[in-house]
Amino acid sequence: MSGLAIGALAKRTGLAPSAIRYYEKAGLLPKPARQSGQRRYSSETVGRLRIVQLARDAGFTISETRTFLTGFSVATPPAARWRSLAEKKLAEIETLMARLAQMQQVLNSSFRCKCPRIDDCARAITPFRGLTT
Amino acid sequence: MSGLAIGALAKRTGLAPSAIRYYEKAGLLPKPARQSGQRRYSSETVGRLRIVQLARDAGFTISETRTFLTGFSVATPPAARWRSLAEKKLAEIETLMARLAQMQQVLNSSFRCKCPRIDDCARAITPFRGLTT
DNA sequence: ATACGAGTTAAAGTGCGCTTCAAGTCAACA
DNA sequence: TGTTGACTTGAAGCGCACTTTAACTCGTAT
Repeated sequence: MSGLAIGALAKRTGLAPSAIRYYEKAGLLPKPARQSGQRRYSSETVGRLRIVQLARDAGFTISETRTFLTGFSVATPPAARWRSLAEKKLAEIETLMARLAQMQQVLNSSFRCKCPRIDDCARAITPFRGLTT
Repeated sequence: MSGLAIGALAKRTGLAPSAIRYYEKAGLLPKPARQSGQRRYSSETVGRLRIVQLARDAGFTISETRTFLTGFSVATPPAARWRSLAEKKLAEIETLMARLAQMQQVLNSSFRCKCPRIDDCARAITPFRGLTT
């Protein structure tokens, strides 16, 4: 009666129960109430897990996600600390985007490539490396 | 006299010798000639390793990179097979880009967010999930 | 009473992409 | 001759993000 069991939460979020327990251990989720030993979650947890999924999908590590989350949850948010964190992450995201854009170029240009041997392409591709490093 | 030793190849490519051996085992590099037991590489290998690095940097797995490479190196390239691979990867890249864009939104909107509790933000974020799935 | 389904735990296993280690071989140089 | 230094091998280790396993406890339905 008092909240979601782990299985129900798992279904609502699409996560495995084991993953939810793992997130708890990792400090991404507060320790939930217990009913005769079993975890009971409030529906708010669904929202929190959505953020976790979003961060995960975007390539955040668990520990980055933790900082992300606790950066938010501090009672009187030290806005500056959180800000710089977000800025740092935004910069990382831009780098990643640039890499992806580069890869798109490589893949797209490969459609036009008629080289019979890969090594000729290697030479064609090489110039891009400067951007990557 | 007849080719690069593994250490020399490592220096030219910036890869560790162990990584080069690993790539060989993984089928990304043809088995090189040997001189009294030691691997000897032609300078062409440098180009091939550049492609491997590029693919790696762009997030290709080893086995994707292998397909990528063998897709190229077939004498009469089965262009269609290669094409579909590249298209599949391009689609993956677009998905990833969308996720990153989403994450940027989350981070940017967090600058404006005054929520004392994360779960209110969770609700703000939720609508984005539709794009991600 | 007992069997079932869902939950609990700690610990070990998985897959990726390497690196590190231990023990050995080899050519060259003093 | 012996001692570097670069190479060889298979096997084990690592960090991440989980999953799987084994042995156990619940509340409920039959």
